[in-house]
Amino acid sequence: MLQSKLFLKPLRDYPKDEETINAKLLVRAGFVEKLMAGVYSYLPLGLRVLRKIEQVVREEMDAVGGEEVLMPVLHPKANWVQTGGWDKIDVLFKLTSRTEKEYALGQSEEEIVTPLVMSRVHTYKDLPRAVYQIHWKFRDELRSKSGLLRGREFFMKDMYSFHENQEDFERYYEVVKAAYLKIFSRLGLTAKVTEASGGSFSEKISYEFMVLTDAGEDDILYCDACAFCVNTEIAKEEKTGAKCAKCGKGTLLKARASEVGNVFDLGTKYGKDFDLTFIDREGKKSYPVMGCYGIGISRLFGVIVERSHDEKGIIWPRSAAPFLVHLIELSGGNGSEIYKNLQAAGVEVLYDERDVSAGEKFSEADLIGIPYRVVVSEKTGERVELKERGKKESTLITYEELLQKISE
RNA sequence: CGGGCUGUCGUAUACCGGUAGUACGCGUGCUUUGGGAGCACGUAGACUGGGUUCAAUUCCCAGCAGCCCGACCA
Repeated sequence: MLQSKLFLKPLRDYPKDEETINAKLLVRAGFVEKLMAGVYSYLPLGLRVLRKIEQVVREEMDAVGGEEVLMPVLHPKANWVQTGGWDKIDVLFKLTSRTEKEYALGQSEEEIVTPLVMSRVHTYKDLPRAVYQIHWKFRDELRSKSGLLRGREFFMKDMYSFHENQEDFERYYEVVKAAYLKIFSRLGLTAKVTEASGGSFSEKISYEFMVLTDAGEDDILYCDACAFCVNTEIAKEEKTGAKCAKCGKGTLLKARASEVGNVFDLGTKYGKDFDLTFIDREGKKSYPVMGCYGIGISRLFGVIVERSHDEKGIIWPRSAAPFLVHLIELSGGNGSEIYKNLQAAGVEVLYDERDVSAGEKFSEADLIGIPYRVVVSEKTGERVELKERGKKESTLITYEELLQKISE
């Protein structure tokens, strides 16, 4: 992509109405633009990042047998009345049409996916099933904050699994938990798994995937030696500084974190609410055991920025970067050939061919945070200068060496 | 939803009860070109509604909007 065509370009200053790092950097660098509190437009650069994160999540969901679907955001009131959510869930956005019909905007999708999947499930042979979607969610938060970390409208992957019994659910639960850790790791994040309360509809314990960041909204206690981690909401005996009861070696530390994913054991609640059954191995009617698995894609977007930046701007991991290479042409250099060749080689490249000062190009490149910066100028001659974002040193190399280097 | 703070060119800001200033951006021209260039000229602004006042962008009230703290948060 030519940088001169990027009409939603970086700003000179930080926005005055943003406080958190992710929002300041993302607005200034031209990834997102705020429409209102907790609601952002994704600009060309931001949409690329969103798609990258989405794709990592999609690949891992496909790998555990998830089938992707796309369900409506506009829901009939009846489904929500059926499960009790219409009255109990206070973050549910409710709308009234001009004919006085009432609707809900999806804040989660059990009310829709349960009848959908069970319409094709007749016997235990049709199970297990897992379907997921990557779509917008709406929650009427009293206070929206922290940029992309807590929006009233946000992009989320939500998967729902259906099983013939608890054992099969628990088997799959572990499979998905492992896939989740892989997703966060691919995105350059270290996620801790905590036990948390199951929310208003479930007595069961759920698991939350937390990434340490001061911009988060949860407090967790974790062991510095083993994997033990718990949300302070449900921590009872454990105290900061105490010895870890699980491994006996480590010390418990308290930290601020942001929840980037969760998994819930839904039990048979939704099957019962809709009275949808299948014929089990004994030939009897049975309710499916369900699981629900969420990952906040837009929140991950913000969390990556919170975790990976310096005083000059964002530092994208290549798995989430809008482009792999930022090609910068300075006076006396010609990047058009390299641009064409890189594109032909399938490399995603942003080409800065604008007629602006070198300093401005460098500053914007640091701000945007593309992993590899490649400069061509009078000085580089037949070669190119490669610098990795986040590293100080640069090297003069040939085009062939460049291709080699960036494909590592 | 309770509390606090804030609304001034596109952006970031300054001053002020009586002509609203600066920087950046943007436009034109020339000079520049390896870390947000220089000069010249030009462009563009007081959230909305009431009130006080001879006069309100400024003071007061309300509304709207944003941020922060709290509560809330499948």
